[in-house]
Amino acid sequence: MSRTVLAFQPPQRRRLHEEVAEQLRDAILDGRFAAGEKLPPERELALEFQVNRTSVREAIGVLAGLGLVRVRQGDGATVLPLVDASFDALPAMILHGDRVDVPLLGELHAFMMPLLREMGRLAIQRREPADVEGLRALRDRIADAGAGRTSQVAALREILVFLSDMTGNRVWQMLARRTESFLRAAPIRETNERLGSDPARFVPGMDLCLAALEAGQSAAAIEALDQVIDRLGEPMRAVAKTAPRLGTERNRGGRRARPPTDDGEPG
Amino acid sequence: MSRTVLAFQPPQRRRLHEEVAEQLRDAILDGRFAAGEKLPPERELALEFQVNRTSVREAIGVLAGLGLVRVRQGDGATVLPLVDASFDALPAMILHGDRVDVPLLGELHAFMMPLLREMGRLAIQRREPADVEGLRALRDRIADAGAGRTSQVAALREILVFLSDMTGNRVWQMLARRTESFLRAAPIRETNERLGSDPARFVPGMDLCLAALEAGQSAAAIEALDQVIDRLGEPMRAVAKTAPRLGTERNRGGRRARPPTDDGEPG
DNA sequence: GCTTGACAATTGGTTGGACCAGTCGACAAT
DNA sequence: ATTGTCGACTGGTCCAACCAATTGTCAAGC
Repeated sequence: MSRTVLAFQPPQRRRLHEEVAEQLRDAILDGRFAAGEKLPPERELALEFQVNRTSVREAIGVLAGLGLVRVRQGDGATVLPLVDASFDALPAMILHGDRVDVPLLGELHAFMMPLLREMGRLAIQRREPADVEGLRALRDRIADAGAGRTSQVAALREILVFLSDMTGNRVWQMLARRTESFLRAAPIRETNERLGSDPARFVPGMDLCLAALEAGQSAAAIEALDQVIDRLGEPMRAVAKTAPRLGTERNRGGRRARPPTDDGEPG
Repeated sequence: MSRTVLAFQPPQRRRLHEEVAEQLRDAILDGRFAAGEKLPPERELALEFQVNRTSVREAIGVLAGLGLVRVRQGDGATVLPLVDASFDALPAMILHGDRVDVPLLGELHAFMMPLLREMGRLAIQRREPADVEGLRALRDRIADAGAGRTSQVAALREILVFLSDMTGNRVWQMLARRTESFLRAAPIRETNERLGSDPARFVPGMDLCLAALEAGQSAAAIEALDQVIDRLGEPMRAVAKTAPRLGTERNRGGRRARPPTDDGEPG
C-alpha cells in the first residue's frame, strides 16, 4: 500500500459562480471598481461572463458576504470601502491575481505577531498536564525528518492550533484555525520553503519550552515559546521583505458618514 | 425642519433567503444539527420552508460563506465544527434566537480587551498632531448632552474606529470597524443603556488622555486611554455577568484529522 | 471471499424564462 | 418651486427542466 511521495492534488472542481466571484473580487481589489461605484447589472454581467444570471447572483452574493459590495433591490451592487470588508476577505486582499500586496501583508504580520505571543502566554498559563505531552508530540513530528517535510511544516503550523486549544477560549481557537489556514495558502508557504527554512531549527526552541514546562517555570516557557512563534511568522515577514515598502505615508481609513440618528433638539 | 427625537427606524426589508438562512443558522448554532450531520436536501427544505429551491440555495450559500457548512455536489450540505466557522459568524454565535451565549460572550470579551489596549498603545505611539484634535472632537461629542444620547454613545464607539485609523494599520482598521458594528448590535447596546451607563463618565478619562497628549507624555496618555477602553468594554462584560458561567470545564477545540499528505517513505 | 465495474438513485449545479418588487429619474400638474 | 405620477431599470423570487458529481447496490469475474 506504500505510495509515492508525489502527493497528487485532486483537480480543483471550481463552480461557475466561484470563477465569476473571483474575477469580480479581483477587479474590486485591483481598484478597477472604486468604492462607491456600482457593478454592472446582473443581466449585463451574465452576458459578459456568458453564464446564467443565477451564477452571477451567487457570485455577487459571495462578494456581499465578504463585505465588498452592498446589494439593494432596484439599485445595483455598490462597491464598499475595503476597510469595511470582512476579515474573510483579507487573504484575497493580500493574495489576488498572482500578486502579493506586500504592504498589507506587512501590516497583517505586524498585527498578528503580538497577538500570537499573547496567545502563547495565555496557553501556557492555562496549561493542563496532558498539554505538555501534546506539545512534545508536535515537537517530535517536527524533528522527525522521516515523516516527510510536508508533515513537518504542517506540524509547525499546528502549533498555533494546539496553543489556541490550550487557552480554552473559543475565539482564540477560531483565530488560530483561520491563521493556520492562511499560512497554508500557496505563496506564503512556497516562499517559506524556497528560502530554505528548515523545520529542524524549531526543535531547540521547542525543547527549551518543554523543559521549562516540566520544571514548572512558566515565565521561561513563555519566553522560549515567544521565540518559536516569532519564527513561525517568518514566512510572512520574508514574503513582505521580497519587495520594499513603496511609500511611508500612513494608511488612513475613510471617515464614514454615519446615518444621522439625531437631527435636532428635543422639544 | 426640526424633527422629533423619536428616531424612526426604516422597516427591515428582509429577503426570503435571509429568513431561511437565519433559521437554518440558528438550528446549527442550537445544536439541532450537530457537526458532521447533513442538512436535508435543498428540494426538501424548499418544501419545508415553502419557498423556491433558489431561495434555499442562496440561504445555504450564506451558511457556507460563514463556514458553518460545506456543500458538495452529489453529497449534501455537511455541518462543520463551530470552531472552524468564520469570524463573521461570531455575532450570530453569541446572539441567536433571542438568546445570548453568555460564556462565549465572556470569551470574546477576554479576547478583545487586551487587543484593544494594544491598539490604543499603537495609536498613541503613531499619533500625528491632527489626531489630537480629532480625539478632542470625539470627547466634545461625548460631553455634549444637547446632541442627544444616541450621538453620545455613537461617539463612544467611534473612539475605537478613530484609534484604529491612527495606527495606520489596515488590519486594525478592519477589526475596529467590525467591533464597532458588533457593539452596535441590539442586545449589547440595550443592556448597556439599561444599566444606566452615562456617557459623561468617559469625559474625565478622555480629558486626562488629551492633556497627556498635549504634554507629550505618551505613557500617561496610554494609561489614561486604557481606562477609557476598559470602560468601553463594560457593556460586554455587563451582559456576560447577567448570568453565571455554567461550567468551569475548558473549551477544547476538536482535534482535526488532517488530510494525510504523507503516506510513506521516499524511495 | 474479494475485487472490480456498471448502474441507478440521490443531490447539488446550471440554465432559460417569466414575473414580482423596490429605486430613481423624468416630467407634467399644481 | 413643490408635488405627484409614471415608466425604465434593477434586484428578488419562482418554475421547470436538465447537467454533473457522489454514493450505494449488485452482479460479473478472479
